[in-house]
Amino acid sequence: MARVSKEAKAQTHERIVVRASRLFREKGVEGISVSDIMAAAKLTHGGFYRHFSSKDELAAAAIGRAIDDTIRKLEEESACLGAEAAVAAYFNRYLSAEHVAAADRGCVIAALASEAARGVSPIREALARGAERIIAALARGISGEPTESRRKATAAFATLVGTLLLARSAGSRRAIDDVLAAGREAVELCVSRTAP
Amino acid sequence: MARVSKEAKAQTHERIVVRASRLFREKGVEGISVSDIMAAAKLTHGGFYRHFSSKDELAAAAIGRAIDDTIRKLEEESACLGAEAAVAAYFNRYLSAEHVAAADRGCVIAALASEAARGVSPIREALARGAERIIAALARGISGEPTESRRKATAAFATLVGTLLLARSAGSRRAIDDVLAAGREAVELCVSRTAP
DNA sequence: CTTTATAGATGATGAATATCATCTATATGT
DNA sequence: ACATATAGATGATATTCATCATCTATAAAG
Repeated sequence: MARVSKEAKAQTHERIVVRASRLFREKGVEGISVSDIMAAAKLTHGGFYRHFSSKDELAAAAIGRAIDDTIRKLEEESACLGAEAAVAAYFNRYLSAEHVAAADRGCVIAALASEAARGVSPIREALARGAERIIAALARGISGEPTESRRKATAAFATLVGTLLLARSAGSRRAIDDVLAAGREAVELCVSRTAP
Repeated sequence: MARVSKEAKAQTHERIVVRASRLFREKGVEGISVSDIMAAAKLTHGGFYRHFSSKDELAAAAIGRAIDDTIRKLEEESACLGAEAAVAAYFNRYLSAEHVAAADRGCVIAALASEAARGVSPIREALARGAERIIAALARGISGEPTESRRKATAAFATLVGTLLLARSAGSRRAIDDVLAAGREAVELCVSRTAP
């Protein structure tokens, strides 16, 4: 149990980030310990600081990774379905019952937003950059001149995040569906106004 | 330093809830300790369990209290300005730079949403009930037949929450203003469609 | 006035948990 | 092959925190 090859280290690093990315979304950054994350990556806690200088730094990396995944999927779909259809598919996935239930696989902004709204930290900055990137990616699939499509994308994304959070806190299946339905309508309005 | 009158106890209780309500919104439920809350209420930690059976129970009470304050203000304005104007004022206050900056005085749903989206707890339930109450109150100031105005209120509130969270995580003053502006437009759309 | 129940203070307790120190086996550079 | 730098394991350490036990002064009940 000791020194491993360069690729092995890279794989380990990757495994830690991927597991952390899921666990943070599921339990919150404060809701999961470094030990538990390392255990989930099949390691003991001691090696952690060979990979990251602090838990916050890992959190920032994990957030970045979750955002990367989101953007990649959006761009893949964009390449094969076209930008508008990709954005529509993103909206549908975002406001689905599955997304409400599977926070660990879902939007990291929604998962950590209120936790990260407080104070300055690598976490807040990583989330801000992430939101920025998602909005820019969405804007590419929304009609209007640049400033306008950007504003629409911002509004739509805010509506998505708020709707998801409201749905997650709702108690019954029925309440969840109502919130999601209202959110879907609102998002549609955000992007469709002043159509081409 | 010991047994106090009934009114004194009630005042103490009140003081704890009010301080907690602010501190939880500012730092998150996990971000502030029972001791610190009691200290803020000018008490030591020991007496806490004479008032609440757990930290979660206090959190639920504090959330309920924050919601009460919101609803009261909305209804007061409704009584003197009319329901529609009160809702408009609520929107403006919600999407103001002041609200972005003063989380401890602001919307408790936005402050605790992602923290509470996980698992079942008194906290999640209190937030769900709170959102329900705010949406119902807003609906009264939004046009349309009941089902429709309720749907509009739900969409508008989701948009408010998402916009505020995005604005709070944004870094620069400029970015905050952009997000708020986009949110204001979107909220307007949510409620104005199919006007009377 | 006497008794008793209790609000709040003081001070454990035990569980987490972030981070550091040290050890060791081995991959890498020579 | 040899030396050495290091990934990861083991095991502190020092905090922090929710909750409980106990004490005491006093409000309320009789």
